[in-house]
Parts: sequence; structure tokens; C-alpha cells
Amino acid sequence: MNTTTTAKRRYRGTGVEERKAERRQLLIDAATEVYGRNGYRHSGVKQVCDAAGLTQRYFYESFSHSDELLIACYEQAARRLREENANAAQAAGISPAARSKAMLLAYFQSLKDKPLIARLLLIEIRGISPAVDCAIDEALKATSDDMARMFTSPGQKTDLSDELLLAGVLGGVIHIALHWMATQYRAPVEEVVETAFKLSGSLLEV
Amino acid sequence: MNTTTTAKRRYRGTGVEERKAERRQLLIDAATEVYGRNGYRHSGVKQVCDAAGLTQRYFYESFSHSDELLIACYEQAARRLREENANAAQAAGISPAARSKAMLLAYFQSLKDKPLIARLLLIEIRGISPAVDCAIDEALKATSDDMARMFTSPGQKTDLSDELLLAGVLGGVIHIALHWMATQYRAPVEEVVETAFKLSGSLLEV
DNA sequence: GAATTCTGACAATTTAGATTGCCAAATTGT
DNA sequence: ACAATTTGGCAATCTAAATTGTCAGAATTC
Repeated sequence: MNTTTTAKRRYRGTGVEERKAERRQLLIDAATEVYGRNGYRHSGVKQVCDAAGLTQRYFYESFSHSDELLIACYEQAARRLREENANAAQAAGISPAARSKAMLLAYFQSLKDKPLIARLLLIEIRGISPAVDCAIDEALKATSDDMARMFTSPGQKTDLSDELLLAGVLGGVIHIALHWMATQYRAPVEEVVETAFKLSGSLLEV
Repeated sequence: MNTTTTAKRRYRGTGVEERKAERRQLLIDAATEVYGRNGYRHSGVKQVCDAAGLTQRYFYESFSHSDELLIACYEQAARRLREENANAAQAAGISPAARSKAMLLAYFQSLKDKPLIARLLLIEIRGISPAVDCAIDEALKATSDDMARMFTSPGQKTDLSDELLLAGVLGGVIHIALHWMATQYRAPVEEVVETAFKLSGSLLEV
């Protein structure tokens, strides 16, 4: 005897949709961990579900392919990182140099603090499927835009519209991070930031 | 009636070892093509063998895993590209600026001329297996060393030993290439070279 | 407390592909 | 011509994993 159409029974204090969303989030968090540790293509649905404390049935409740979950993980991680960076930059005032340094520091520090997320974001990720690649491209584009904003003085006319150069600088920053990771984060973070800043000099000298 | 021990019967005018090596090379070339077109993880042993005009039996004659073939492809492509670049740089005289520009031009031109090899070298390649990643790292390191040599005047003392910065510049160049590829090589090669050169400015201003 | 819906575990099915094994036809040496 | 060896094709096997299906028991509503 439904009130209207949808039976809205409550379990553990929450509604159907809510619980479903919780499980989805649980899967995303667990998968982020697992993928970061083993790499996406060496992790299976079962492994992720075990880590999430859920059974495989629930995987297919929220995602139709493994890819979908990977994309969700990637997007969540990329969004959070971008937010952190943006906040750090905001707090650093209006000088382009100060802002960009603050942003770089926030970026590298995050990667060091969360190495699993770093791996998820930077390696073992390209070429899984067109949809995944697409998500990556979007995230990079967004980051690239952020960068352009940081490196431009608020009233400045200079159009940092040289997409190619922006892509290059961003790629450089990423590879500095990769190299840093590959050497067990040996170099102090300040040095890494300084190097990345030097590299991005080509953007400031417009 | 062997001369000594090994039966050296000849088929099609060549000895056993030689034919085996031929088949191996045939597989490498075919695989380079196939992997560049479909991506490694969307290509199977069968597909490669068909493209090579050989049967699967011969795959296992030369390689024990698919990975091995991928590594062979990657190393061949990377080596050739590096050789081309080095030659171009040699021919450009001794000025670091001229040499590095020549090198960049050779690099980008090759990528444009052989888009399949470009895909093999730059995308869909990381994270296949530790062995593959290792091969990639070695190739990048070698390229990085080449770069350091190009950017140093013959009698110069400046140690371009800042590995981190070198890795960054190389990464930047790679991402410029990726962006160029993603936009169907729209920008003229000279412009791309110019952008990459600008990015690597941080190496020259030591 | 009875009916209903949700949950967790697990078995069954499908799929995709690698790897191995076998054999008939072709090629070569003698 | 005949024995030995190579070749190419293909079927059989093996493996790993995704995906679907079933079901008994727990939680919830009324």
C-alpha cells in the first residue's frame, strides 16, 4: 500500500537513495585506495568490493563498468586537489609569483602526503578507455586554466591563451612530480617547488 | 653429416637463427603498427600475428609474454627517434640554441610523420607492468641526458645535473607533443618548436 | 508477529584471451 | 624419390575475470 508510487521505507535511519549513495561513495573511496596501491589494471571488482566491505552485487548497483568507477575516483581526486590548490593560491595574495608558488607548494605537498592518490592521478591511468582519457583531458584542461589564472595579474591584459605553452608547463610540473615520486620524495618539497617555479618562468616573462 | 654439432639446414636461403630473427623483427614491426593503432591493451597476440603474417606459434618462439614484445617495440622506436634527433642536432653546429632547436624540430617532425609510433611512445604505455615502466624510465633518462648534452656548450662547466629540472623540461616537451597530437597536429611545426624552445629556456639561463 | 524489503554470501554463467598441442602440407638435403 | 624438418593453421585447453542469479536470514514496517 504505497502512498503514491515509490515505497520509501527507511533502513538504518536513511532512505533508499541515501543508502545507495553511501555505498557508491564507499566504493569510490575503497577503489581510490586499491587502485593507488595496485594500479587499476591489476585490481579487480572483487578486490575493490572486499576493501569497501561490500559484495559485488553492490558494485553493479552503482556502476555498469569498472571504467565508470575509475572515472569517479579520478574525478573526485582531481577535484579535491584543484580545490586545495585554489584555496592555497587565494590565501597567498594577488602577486602572480606568490600565488603560483603557493599553488605549486600545495600541489607537491598533497602529492607527498597522499602518495596513493598521486599514483592514481599521475600514473597507470592513460589509455584505459576513451571515456577515461576524456576525463583526464578535462581535468588537465581545468588545471591548465587554473594555472593561467594564477599567473596573470588581476588587471592584466596579457592573454595567457597560448594553450600549447600552458600544456607544456603543466606537463613539466607533472613530470617533476613523477620524477620526485620515483625517487621516493627524496628532495625537500621547497626545492621541488623552486624547480617547478623556474620551469614556469616562461609563462611569467610574457 | 654435421660439420660439428648443430644441424644447420637452410631454408629459403637462410639459417635457423637468421629466420628466427627475421620472424622476431616481423613481429616487432607489425606490433608497433597494431599497438599504435589500437593501443596495447586493446590488441591481442592473435591480432599482432595476423598483421605479421605469422601464426601464434611464432609469437611464443620469440617472446614469452606480450609484455616482452611491447618492450621490444618501445625500445626500437625510442632508440630510432633518439638517433634521428642526435643526428639532426649534430648537423646544426655547436651553438646550444641552434642544436636544441634542431633537435626539437626533428623530434616534433618525426612525431607528426609517424603518428602511430607517436602514440606508442607517448600514450597507452605506462602502467602495463613494472618491466615496461622500467624500459620507459630508461628511455626517458637517456633522452634527458641527450638534452643535457645539447644544451651545454662543448667547453662549458655548468653541470646540467639538475635532474629534476631536466625531467620537467622533458615532460613539458612531451606534453606539448601530446596536446599537439590531440589537436590533430593543427599548429604548424615551427610554432610547436618555438613553444618548446621557450619552455626549455629555463635550462639555458643557468 | 506477519509481511515485506534489504542485505550479504556465494554459486553459476559468460566472456575473452593466452597458451599449448597436434597434424597435414610444403620445403629441403641426399 | 624419400626421409627429415619446417611451416602454417587451427583446435583444445587453461585462466582469470566480469557479470548475473539465487537464496537464506536480518531489519523494518504496520
